[in-house]
Parts: sequence; structure tokens; C-alpha cells
Amino acid sequence: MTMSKAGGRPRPPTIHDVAREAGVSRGTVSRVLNGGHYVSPAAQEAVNAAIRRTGYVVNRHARSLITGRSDSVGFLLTEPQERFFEDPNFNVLLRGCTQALAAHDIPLLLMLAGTDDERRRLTRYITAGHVDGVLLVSSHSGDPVAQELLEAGVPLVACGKPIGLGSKVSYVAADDRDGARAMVRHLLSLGRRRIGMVTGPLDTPGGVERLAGYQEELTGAGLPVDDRLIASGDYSRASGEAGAELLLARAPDLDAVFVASDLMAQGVLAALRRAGRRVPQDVSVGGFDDSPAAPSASPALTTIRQPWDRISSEMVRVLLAQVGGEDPAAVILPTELVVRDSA
Amino acid sequence: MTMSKAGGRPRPPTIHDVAREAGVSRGTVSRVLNGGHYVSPAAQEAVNAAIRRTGYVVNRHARSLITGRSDSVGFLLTEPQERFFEDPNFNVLLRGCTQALAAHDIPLLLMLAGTDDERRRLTRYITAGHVDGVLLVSSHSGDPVAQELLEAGVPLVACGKPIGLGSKVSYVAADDRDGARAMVRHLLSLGRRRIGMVTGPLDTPGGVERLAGYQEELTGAGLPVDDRLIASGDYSRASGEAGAELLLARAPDLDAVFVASDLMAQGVLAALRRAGRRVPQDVSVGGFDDSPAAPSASPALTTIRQPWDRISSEMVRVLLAQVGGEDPAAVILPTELVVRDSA
DNA sequence: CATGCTTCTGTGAGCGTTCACAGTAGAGAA
DNA sequence: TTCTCTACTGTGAACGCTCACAGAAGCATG
Repeated sequence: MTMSKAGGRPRPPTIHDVAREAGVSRGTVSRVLNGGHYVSPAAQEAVNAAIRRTGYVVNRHARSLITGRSDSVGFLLTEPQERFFEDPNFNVLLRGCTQALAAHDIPLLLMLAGTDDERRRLTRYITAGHVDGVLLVSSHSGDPVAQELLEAGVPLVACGKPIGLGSKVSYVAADDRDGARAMVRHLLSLGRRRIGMVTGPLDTPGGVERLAGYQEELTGAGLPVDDRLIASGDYSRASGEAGAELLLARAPDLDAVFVASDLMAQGVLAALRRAGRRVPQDVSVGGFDDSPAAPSASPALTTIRQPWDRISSEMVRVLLAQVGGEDPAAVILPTELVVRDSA
Repeated sequence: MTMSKAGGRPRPPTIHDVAREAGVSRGTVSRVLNGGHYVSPAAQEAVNAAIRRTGYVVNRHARSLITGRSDSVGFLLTEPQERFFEDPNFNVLLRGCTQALAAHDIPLLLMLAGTDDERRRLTRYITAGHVDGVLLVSSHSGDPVAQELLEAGVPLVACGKPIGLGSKVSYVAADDRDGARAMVRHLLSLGRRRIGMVTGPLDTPGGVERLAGYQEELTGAGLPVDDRLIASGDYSRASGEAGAELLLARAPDLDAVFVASDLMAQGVLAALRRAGRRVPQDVSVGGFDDSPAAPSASPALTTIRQPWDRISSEMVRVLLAQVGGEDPAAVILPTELVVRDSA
């Protein structure tokens, strides 16, 4: 009787058990497990049957010990935690990466490096080779983690173009500048001429690019870029509110606001409502991200969709390619204007 | 020549290198690494110095191969994804668990089992012993994952009391019933007598318990439990809105609503505003969770704080104890009434 | 002096896998 | 026939670690 008493599972079958069961050697089983090259059809079938019968699952520790690879990938978040909680994009990205990796049967290790202490611990953990690569999310410029990992030769893919690192680092990003231009173009097409902007943090590539797109499109349309129409935010809802109040105070004739994130845009909507401005009649508001909350904002938010599903799958693809020995690569993905009620 | 070519980091030091460097044997180094029992102070010091000099980090794969433990823990989410994105509590919990585990130098593997397919894959992965234990989040009754893992003997700690499983499963939960009673007591103390409730999903323990607390407290105060005052929701914002509309239609004399989650409470606030009811003047609203959004709701939400930091740390503590061979345990933690503007 | 106990140390074995290598069998070419 | 080439298979030897064991040294007890 193979009673499984509490906690003590019966010893799982090894490659040896499978080999005996199939009447072949360990080597042949191993070859079947790793692609089935140089294996006769008969042996192939016998091994597969034996695997099914025994319920064999490869022991990843043993495999990793000899291959030197861990068959797992880290998802490293170097943001302060509040941002993670507030911003729905992280969740979307996280889910997308988990799914893309699941297709390769690779588990994702979530790593939160909020404090310097955690950062050090994780850097040590990663450079010790316990993950094959790292998906790096939202590193501000000056973030030392990326630099350290890069120097240690750890395959790395950033989400968004990292500032201040050489061109040797892979990244996947939406075309922020182009998206910003599309939104401003849309606002212009509605007849708006006093278009303000609440920017993202300007030490992030997204923040910089979206601002640049806004400025380019205005200039291209022959309109001046008025500093009083630009307020800087940090992607938080609160900073959107503050930004809108600042803009209203400095430029009461404001007739549109391009906000660098949907979350901030919700703050902008609240501030405009408080100030008695109707959206979209008095002021058009355009967001960025097409976050899940965008359609249910009031009014429903016109925004720029970032292709998060593709961003995450591309990040995983590039990372795995790099783990496999390929060179770093940069991928830029197009965005899409989503017109709803707010503009 | 041991050139380190691109991507091929120089071979990391092994326990053997440390032993040679310290002038002791592998065994002694290993003993130092595992608690330092039966090691002379001199050897202890020599080994520590050698570890520092060589930059040695233990190879977890090799260790796991022999100990049979993986020194990692799974954080398993069996919710449909929308819930994960919407509910800030998951984020708080996730962060808390990550930090609590980090103190033990144990990485957390995030596992999302949204579809049946993913569920199967992950169950296989987990039962194959690739994590030492599982932190299970928000399993509805009838969730097969918990049952399967339990049968496989995988150490398991649920967040919230699982319905329909025996008492052999560990869980950590806030005292939902007591919290609900505290909120209703507060509403009664404000002079409210027609107190409605929007419940959580009644196939979850939290949903059931909060409803029970509401009913108990009303009964205890000598008030009737009126079915027209009870609407059922699913923790989503939209269901809060729908619930409030239903209550207003069925019981226009409503003077307070106890809502089983902050997110639903935001929907309730929106519905009340649309219906022209002022909060808290006409209707008092009490939430549950003390989510990050609660203070910034308008009006700021009176709610019940769940001790998420303690919940996560207790979950980790109980899980690790169980991995270490202890018996399952249930932990109930007290909640706290947070009075803001809405009631 | 032998015996036991405690503290400390080194050694060999083995965890389950992959990898390099040697070897076998069969087909085709000389 | 004999050689060579290809497709396939089995066999040690690692990978880096922990564990069990044996043994040494020190000290107290019989």
C-alpha cells in the first residue's frame, strides 16, 4: 500500500525508471526529452508510453545543475511600490508575460525591488544565475539595476527604452512619440487650438517621448509651444489633478488637454469637473494607455492604445532569443488612437 | 586559458573553491552554510572570510537536487484576470508576501491560473515538486486546484477560509464577521435604521461572513433583517452600482448602505450621486477593505481595514512552518473600523 | 587504563540529469 | 569481401551540493 502520509509524497519516478519501463537506456530517454533527435520511431514511442505510464516529470533541478540554466525568467520591477499598485498597465504587462512564458513552460519569478536593500538582494540573486534572463520594467534613468545586470552579462529586456544605457540593451516599446502626435492631431482636428499637456515623469523615456510628440505636432501645425500649457506629472492620479489645476490657473483659455497617462487623465477629469468645465464641450481630454478604466471613466476616455499584448509577447520573444545566444534587439510597436467621449 | 567569451560568465566559485581557500573541507563549508553547528570558531571565521573573498553564492540547483526542496514558493491566483486587475487588495497581498519571503531569501513564483488550461499546467508543475508550498489566493468554492494540491500533499495556505474543503487546509483570514458587525454598529450609532447591504459573492467565505455579521448585528439591535435591503454583488465596481440601484428601487427610504468591498462602494457612491442622494447627509455608506482608493473617494470612504500586512506575513509564516513539517493551522486576524467622511 | 561522551573534521557516496564518447548495426561504395 | 558513412544506442563521468559515517581529539568517568 502506497499510503501518502502527510507531506511525504512517494518518491517520484526518475529518468531511470522510465528507461527501465521502456526497455531503453537513460540516454535515449534524455534524447526523447530534448527534441527526439537521433531516436528511432520505435524507441520514441516506447519512451513516450513509459512516460505516460509512470507519470514522469523531469527534475528541473538536476537538469539545471548540469546545463547551468534555470529555465525560469525574472520579472523585475524597480518601481516604488505605490506606482505598481496604482498603474493598471503593470498588471496587463505582467499577465501578458506570464502567458507568453507559459507557452514555453517557463515560470515567471516576480521580483519587487522597492528598497535599496531588496535591490541588492535581487541583483545578487540574479547574477548568481538563478534566472536565465530578466524582464525589466520601468527603470528610471540612473537606475543602477540595469547597469549591474548588463555588466554581469545577464540577458535583459527592458520595457520602454532605457535612458542612459548604451545601445547594447534590448528593449520593447510602444511608439510613444507617434502616439502622442496622433492624439494631438486628433485634438487639432476637433478645432482645438489651446492644447495643454500633463506630462509623465521626464526621467523616463515614455515621459520624454510623449512630450516631444506633443511639441512636434503643434509645431508642425504652425502653433506655438506655450510653456504655460505644460504641467509635469508622475503618472499618478493625484499629479493629474494637480497638473490640471495648474494649467487652469496659468491658461484659463485652455480648450484641450493631452494627458500622458489614463490614470492622470482621471485626475484631470476630476479637476475639470470641480472647476466647472464640461468635458468634452468646454475642454477635450485625451489620455494615453487605454487602461481598463478608460472606457468606464466619465466621460469615457479618448486615449492611445498601447499594444500591451504584443509588447509582452515581444519582450518574452526577444529575451528568450537572447538567452539562446542572439544579440540584443530593440523593438518599436505602433500605437492606436481610440476615440471615445472625452475628445 | 579561461577566456570569458560574450555571455559566458567566468565559472562561479563552488563550495570546493571556498574550502580550498579557507583551508578546510567541503563538509565544513557546508556546515557553515547551514547554520554553523559543530563548527569551531576558527573554521567558521576562515570560511566566512573565504566566502567574502571568492564571492561565493550557493548553487541552489545542486542543493535542491539533494534536499528535494526548491526553496521557492508559489503565489497562485485562480481568479479570472479581470478581478486581479481591478482589486487593489491582490497587489497589497502580493507585495506583502514577496517581502515576507524575501526575509527568508525565498523567491516568489507568481502563477496565474486564469484558464482551465493554465490551471492544469500549473497543477502539474506544482505537484512535480518545483515549489515547496503554495500561497493560494481567493479560491471560490468548487475551485478544484486547492483540492488537487491538498491531495498531492503540497503545503498550502489559503487567503480566506476556503469553502468546501476539510479542516485540514491552512488559511489566514481577517475576521470578516466581526468587521461587518463593527461597521453596522457604527452605522447604528449614527442613528441609521434602514441599513442596506451590497454583499460580496456568496460562494466566497468573505462574502458569506460579512453578510452574516450584518444580519447578526441588526438582529442584536432588535432590528428586522429585510430582504429588500440586501443586494448581492461580486466585488466589482459595476455590481456595486447595480446593487445600489436595486436597493434604491426596492427601499427608497434607505438611510445607509454597508458595502462588502471598497471597490463596490465606489460604484454605490456613483449610483447614489446619480440618484440625487447626498452622502453622508442622506445616506451613509460604509465599505470594506480600506483599499488605497478609499481615502480619495468622494466623499472619503468610511471602511473596515483588513490587516493585509499581517495577513501576508502570517500566510508566509504558516506556509513555511508547514513546509517544515508542522500541521496545518488557521489564523484569524482582527479588523479595524476606519471612520472617514462617508459615514 | 579503558571506556564513554562530546565536539569537531574529512571523505565517499549519491541526488537526477545531460553530455561526450564509444560502440553497434545497416546501407551503400569500392 | 571490406571499408566508410550514417543513424541510432548505451555507458561512464560530470554538475555542486548535502548527508551519513568514520575518525580524531579533548575531557570526564568508571
